[in-house]
Amino acid sequence: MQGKAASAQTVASALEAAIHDHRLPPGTRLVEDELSEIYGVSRTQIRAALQALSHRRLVEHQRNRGTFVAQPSVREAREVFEARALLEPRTARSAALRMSDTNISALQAHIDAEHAALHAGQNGRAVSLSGQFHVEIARVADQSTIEAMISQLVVRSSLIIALYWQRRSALCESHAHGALMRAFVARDGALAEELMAQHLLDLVTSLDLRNQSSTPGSLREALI
Amino acid sequence: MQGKAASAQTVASALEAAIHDHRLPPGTRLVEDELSEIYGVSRTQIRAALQALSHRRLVEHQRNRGTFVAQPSVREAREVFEARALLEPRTARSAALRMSDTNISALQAHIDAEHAALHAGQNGRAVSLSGQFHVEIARVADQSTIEAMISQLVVRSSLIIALYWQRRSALCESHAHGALMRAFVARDGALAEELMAQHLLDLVTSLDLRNQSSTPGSLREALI
DNA sequence: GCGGACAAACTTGTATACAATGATGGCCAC
DNA sequence: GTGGCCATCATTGTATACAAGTTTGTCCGC
Repeated sequence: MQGKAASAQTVASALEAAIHDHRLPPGTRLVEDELSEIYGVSRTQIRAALQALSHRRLVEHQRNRGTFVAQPSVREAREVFEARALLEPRTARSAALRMSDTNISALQAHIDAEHAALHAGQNGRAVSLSGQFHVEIARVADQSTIEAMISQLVVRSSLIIALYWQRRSALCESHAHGALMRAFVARDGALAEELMAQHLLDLVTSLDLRNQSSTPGSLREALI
Repeated sequence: MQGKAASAQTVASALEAAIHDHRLPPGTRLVEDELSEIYGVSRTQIRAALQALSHRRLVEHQRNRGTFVAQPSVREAREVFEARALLEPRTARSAALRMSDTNISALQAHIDAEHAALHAGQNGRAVSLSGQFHVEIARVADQSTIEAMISQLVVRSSLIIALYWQRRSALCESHAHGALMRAFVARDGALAEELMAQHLLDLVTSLDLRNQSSTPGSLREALI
């Protein structure tokens, strides 16, 4: 329908968005023929898209078995947030120092959209927007390489949240992002760095990362 | 010859090694039919391999034109080393604290191999081994997610070195890695972190990153 | 009824044929 | 001789057909 050209890229983006939004939960099987039918492109394109997602660790490909939405292990979850803890605080600092008024409006719009989604009961969408907020910060910092890394980590974090989120801690997010916004408005790099570091720590502690042997055990766990 | 199974992965690894070793200089065109002949696999596998390398930013794919070994711009070069500066020092600290005697021997063997390659005039191979040293450190730190990121950044750094290295600064590398080893032997995390940070700074300053409009200008530059 | 072997269906793996695109070189008009 | 146009060639893009593997279901012997 749209340009037939970069169809693999289009499919990959659509699938990535669906994963980020929690419309495709971890473990979902992605059958090539079905996707081919759904998106109206040949299996060649679907395979290319799945390969791209596999490189980003968003899906896991099992030879001759199929492709499944990834189920990050507890260990992988910790590692993803450790990586974010190394990358994001300093990036937030750089961003604070380069922040323009236009950037601030855009970020604020993001927060507003996140709240709207949350109040509309679209939790997955809210998580997705909340993650995108972090990517936008990297974009403001004008570091496209780091931005690409953070983008990947953020989507993986979305999978981690889908798996390990404990519901009792509700919407602490909004507070953290609001506080960050104030640091950005004040162009306070040091504060932004510290707030981001704390925000990531809070995120990890809001997860339930006791060893549950995740991937191979999800079935066994579920059935006791 | 070897297992026919994961041939795309095999080809990708072979090409990545060649790029890392400077046997395939930046800008080299990679023709699918040629590679298909060389490795004795079908174009399907070659394309999958090239797609993988493209995701790692080691090659650049131009639609309908072909695939070329990447030529990182000056800007990208700076970004890569900024990312490394965020990831590697703290990783070196963790590694120092987890370092076993076995790890130390393995790292020392790496340094020795690097020296051997250097003295044998295999500069590219030396650069490659020198980069691998950094990856090994991340492995000791037991952070596979960060290790994967550093691995990618290291190979991209190899391309950057191929493009922007100024020969007058010769083998400062060995010194830096030797100093790091001493910090590891002493299990001195703080020192390792500081040495790594300095090492990366030294690396950047040993490059000639004045704006040369890299990618599109290499021809014009060469012919003045 | 239970377990194991076999067969069918479904899904993925791979190669290849063909289409489409872009580069190259020659030709002709001026 | 120079510039633009056209034909040819080399190379990549894409779909599809077929092979190979895995899962599922059935049947039979015990």
